[in-house]
Amino acid sequence: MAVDLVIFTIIDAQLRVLLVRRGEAPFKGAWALPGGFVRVGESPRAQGEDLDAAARRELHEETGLDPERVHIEQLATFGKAGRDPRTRVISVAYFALVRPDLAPIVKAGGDAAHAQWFPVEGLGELGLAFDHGEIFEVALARVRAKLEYSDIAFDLVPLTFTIPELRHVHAIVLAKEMDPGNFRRRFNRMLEDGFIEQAPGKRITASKPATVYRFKRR
Amino acid sequence: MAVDLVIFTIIDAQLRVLLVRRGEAPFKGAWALPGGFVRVGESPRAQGEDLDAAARRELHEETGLDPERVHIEQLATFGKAGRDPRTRVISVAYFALVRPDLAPIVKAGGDAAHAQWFPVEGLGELGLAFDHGEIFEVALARVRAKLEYSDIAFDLVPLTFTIPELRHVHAIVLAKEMDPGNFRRRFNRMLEDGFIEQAPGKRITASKPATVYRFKRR
DNA sequence: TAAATAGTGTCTATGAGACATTATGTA
DNA sequence: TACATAATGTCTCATAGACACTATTTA
Repeated sequence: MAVDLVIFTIIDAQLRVLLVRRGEAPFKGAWALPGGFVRVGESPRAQGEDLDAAARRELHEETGLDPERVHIEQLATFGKAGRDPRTRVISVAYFALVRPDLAPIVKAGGDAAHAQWFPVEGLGELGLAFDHGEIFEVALARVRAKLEYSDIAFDLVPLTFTIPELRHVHAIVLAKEMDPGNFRRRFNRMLEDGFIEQAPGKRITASKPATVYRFKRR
Repeated sequence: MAVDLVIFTIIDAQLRVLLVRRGEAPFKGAWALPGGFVRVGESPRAQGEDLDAAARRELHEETGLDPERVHIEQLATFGKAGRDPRTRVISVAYFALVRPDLAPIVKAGGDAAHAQWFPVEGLGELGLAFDHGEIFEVALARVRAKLEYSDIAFDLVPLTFTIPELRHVHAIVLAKEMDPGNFRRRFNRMLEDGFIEQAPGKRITASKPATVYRFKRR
């Protein structure tokens, strides 16, 4: 019983996923999703950790990040026989979204040769260990779908942000440009609905400064 | 490692879920979702059955239905410590949709006292065993959500159906009346898109007969 | 002929997409 | 002043909701 994590962030205007290099067989030397086994206990009293807790623990172990500051969500469970050549392993996959201002901490803290942020483009040809390529594909599709109808874009942006910055997140994740005017219209509806509020100050850019906002509830 | 099934059908114009009465402790005498343990093997060669295969096997064992003729889909995995008081059990939940013309077979084949179709209304107050109440709630929410943007309505209707019949399925599942004209408009778009085709004959009713259709691809 | 229900048409509001235009800062 | 980009406005089209109306069958 394992958990695997598909951890996304945005670095250099690219959507990226954290991968770790395997140090042992099988798939020694290949890149894989971070993950590990769930701590389970057989006795009625000590049954071990919750699945969600295991996912948050792995997130912390691999990135050093505080799980409270990262969006983490169950994705699906992968349990084909033979997916791990050693023995039967059923893996509950989670996806996580790390705000880009927190991503550098990961690189500084971890072993750069061991863990690395890979752009999602071309990641399919990397030949991930186990069935991790498939898990990644499912995660990417889920994140893209949820971006359209949920709040998760705010988990890929610093605590304060401008409308153009949020629009870039959409463009990067969906790999498709968004119309500035139409995006602003949708954003203004969220503003009216009270999901967002204006933050003090202006974001200084190369030209006209932009209004700064922050996500309200949470 | 277990699988649990939330099996839906429509009987007497009500959305219903198949529950089984537990014959053993814990929760002896309580109603529970059908399910069972996944057959796992430790050896690299014989690792046991796939998760999806386990779900289909359980479906067949509990209902006698051919899994090929039933929509079945992974829902989520429930793994809180203590959810089974005996020992640690992690359960991968699936939901299934049984066409109403197949549902009577289930009742005829099984032990009526052991397995029963319960209307979803008031099922929360039934006090299901384990965390099955929670699993049911998640499944119901998922089915309702998918009804709006996917094909699953066709899995809750006989192979041929009329527009009013399909509309009733929506009304029953969502517990909300649909406007006949507006529903027909959406239906006609699917017809133009080639998802549906007309079937021979007419459905005889108490008044004007209705045109019969069938779902195309699969 | 009355009742019931299948099936059609219309009006309005909302949101998406495409795109033109204005406003306001920096270099 | 030139340039970049934030911010606003407009036109069109697709769809949803509400609802009035017509068509066709049975009792």
